[in-house]
Amino acid sequence: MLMMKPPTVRWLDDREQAAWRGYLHMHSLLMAQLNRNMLAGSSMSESDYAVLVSLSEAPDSRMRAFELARRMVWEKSRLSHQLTRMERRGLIKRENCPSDARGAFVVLTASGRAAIEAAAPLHVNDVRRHFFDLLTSDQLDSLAGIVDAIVSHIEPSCPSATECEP
Amino acid sequence: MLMMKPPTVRWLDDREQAAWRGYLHMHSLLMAQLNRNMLAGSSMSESDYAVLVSLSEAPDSRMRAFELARRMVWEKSRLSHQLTRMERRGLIKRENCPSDARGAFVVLTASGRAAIEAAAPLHVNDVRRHFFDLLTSDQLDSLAGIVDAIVSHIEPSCPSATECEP
DNA sequence: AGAAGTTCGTTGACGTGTCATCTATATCCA
DNA sequence: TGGATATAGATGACACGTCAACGAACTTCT
Repeated sequence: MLMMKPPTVRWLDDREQAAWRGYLHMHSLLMAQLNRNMLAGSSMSESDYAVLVSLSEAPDSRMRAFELARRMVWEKSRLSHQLTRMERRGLIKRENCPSDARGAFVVLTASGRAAIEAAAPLHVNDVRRHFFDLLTSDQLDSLAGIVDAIVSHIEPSCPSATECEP
Repeated sequence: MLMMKPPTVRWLDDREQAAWRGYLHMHSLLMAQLNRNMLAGSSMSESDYAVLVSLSEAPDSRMRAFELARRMVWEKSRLSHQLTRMERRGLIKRENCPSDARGAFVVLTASGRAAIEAAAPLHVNDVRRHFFDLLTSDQLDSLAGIVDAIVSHIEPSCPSATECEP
């Protein structure tokens, strides 16, 4: 055997193991639920929704593709595929960027705007029902702390996240 | 339009919105990181790993497919596809069930066991590095509470299917 | 026994995500 | 100026997940 095992492995104790598995379990249940309801209520996926939200918040309902990808922490190819599908359904359209000939603007169409405006209240209610309504204010604070700890650890070393120090 | 908008939508306030987006952001960063490392270290996906973990913990390293699906909260078709791919790579094999002719046992192969034993320490260290090492004991407790609140709300009402309105 | 319904597992179609690769343009620097 | 390099985005191949439909075997009820 050429490969050494790492000399020290601190296995997860019961509490940690339960927490980790619980967390994964929670996430998959929660997302499955939200996705199902979103799909049932508006024939949109969470991904569609996320793109439409970002676009609808942008000035002029338009954004450069790379900017969109950076905001959502998506691979550019993932975004490209997603945009192709959404364009086919008329939710967004692409336009050339005059100042950078490589670039593309992604623009919300009227029907895209209608779609998100119809979906948003349902989705927000759903997030409330399955998430915020179930948590105390303390839990919410604590969650924010957890998120911050994890994100600020991974983010700096991640190439495509927000701002990265060289 | 036939559909009424919900009469009352309590939009998310800033704190809630930040918490929700932060949570989604954290999860995608974390999983991307773990997945990348897992794939780099052992040419396995998280799904492969999850299946192998369950199997390796089962008596005789074998389990009925439906039992596996139930444990992991996977659709049976998802499991079936996954098993097909894993069988092709020699990580598991399927065997007939003598007591129920419809059924199938999923069995860990020697090479499947070798794969998980090689991957586990790396993975555990990774989960530690990017998760547990960053959290205080209080945060861990709090997380457990959050998980419990969410899971126990979704779990009983929706076993695996459609919308569940009161 | 036999019709009706249930459960186990597979399959095919299709939407989605990742990786490697390709193009065209932009930028940097000798 | 021009060659190296970086960046924007698209694409094709393939892994993955979901849904609907299916066959086959088990269960239940009369």
